[in-house]
Amino acid sequence: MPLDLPLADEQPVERSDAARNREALLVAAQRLVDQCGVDSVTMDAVAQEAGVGKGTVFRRFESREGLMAAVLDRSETAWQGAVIGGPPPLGPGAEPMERLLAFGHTRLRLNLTHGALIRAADRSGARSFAAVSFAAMHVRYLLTQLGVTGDIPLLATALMAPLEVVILEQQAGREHIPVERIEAAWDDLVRRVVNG
Amino acid sequence: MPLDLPLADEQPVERSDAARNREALLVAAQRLVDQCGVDSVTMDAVAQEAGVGKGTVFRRFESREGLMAAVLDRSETAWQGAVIGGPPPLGPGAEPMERLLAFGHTRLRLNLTHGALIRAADRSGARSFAAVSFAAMHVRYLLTQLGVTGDIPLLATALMAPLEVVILEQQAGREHIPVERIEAAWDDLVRRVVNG
DNA sequence: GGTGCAAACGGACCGCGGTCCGCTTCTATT
DNA sequence: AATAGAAGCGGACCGCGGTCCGTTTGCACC
Repeated sequence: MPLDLPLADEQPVERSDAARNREALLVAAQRLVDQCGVDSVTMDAVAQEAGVGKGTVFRRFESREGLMAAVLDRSETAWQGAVIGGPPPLGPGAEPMERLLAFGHTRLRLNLTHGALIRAADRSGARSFAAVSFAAMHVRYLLTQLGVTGDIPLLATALMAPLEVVILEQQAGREHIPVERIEAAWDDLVRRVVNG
Repeated sequence: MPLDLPLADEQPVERSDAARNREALLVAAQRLVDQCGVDSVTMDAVAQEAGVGKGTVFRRFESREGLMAAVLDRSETAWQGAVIGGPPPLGPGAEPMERLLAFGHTRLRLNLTHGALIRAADRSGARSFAAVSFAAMHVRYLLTQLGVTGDIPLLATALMAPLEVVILEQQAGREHIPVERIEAAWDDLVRRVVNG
């Protein structure tokens, strides 16, 4: 009678070898990324480094995009933690405007640092639902706190759009605009939107 | 004495067969794109459709990205013409604010319509210098006309960022936000930035 | 320990973008 | 018309992401 106990939140439970491989793959991928740069990491290389077959990599992570997203998740989670419960001005405790500016600055730097990884984790152009919506929620919340009226969700998007990797790499990379100036311009944008 | 005449603007002049092939390839690519959608157009297919070898495609257009950019160029050029010399409110003759709003609306629709093509023409994330800078120049010009003060180039970027394909496809596609609402939100953003 | 079977594994295989290089064609010059 | 050599051509070939399927492994129950 192979009956699984009818626990409410039935999630299939990963087999032990599967879990071991997942971890090995993440470690391998992380190492290769650090070593050779995102763009020259191949799926075969990751598989070999982890000592598993290529099929296993795709079974675990669906696609290259998925694997990179998993690697990215580490730092992204840390940042989200800092936003939710870290020290001010990014975390709670500071004035909403201060928090919003801190949000922008840290997000900007992060997107610039992890640009290649983010792009690799997000080839389709649509950032993973979770990642995007977390930031969106936060900005909406802060805008509300600031007493902004209007279409808050779309205003939030408008504020975050200039922080997208595509834009930042155009500015910092192609046009050689210093980061401080980009930050300052974003601050200005925020003030105009909030006060306007 | 194989001396080329020392004309000032010496550009090598394309050989006749090369020119013929370029045209054939563009036509073939255009047809295949219209027929099957950008994403399922392969370089081999384009080569075959145009009746040339694969190598020729890459010789002419460098890469898939380059070919798609060339295809895209047709409609893009038309739009640029309308901005520079078309009828108001998009073209000259209307008030700057009116022109700016018209700019945003047409750009928004265009980016939504040609989203797949634009993404294919621009895999790297950095839109071709020419395309981006034309729009940027125009917005900067209008902002100046409107008497906006501050970091005009970066304010212009901030206004155009929410019109990027990545953002629009997230909103219209994943979040099912109606285009009219996106337009309205952009108008609001513009007013805040201009008045703020 | 044995047994049944779902889950996981791995590597051969495929299609596509992109390169390479020996062969062909155009054109300038006589 | 003949000629030379640069420009163009084409298709075999490569590496990578992704799939498929026959084989192996872990686990629950006996």
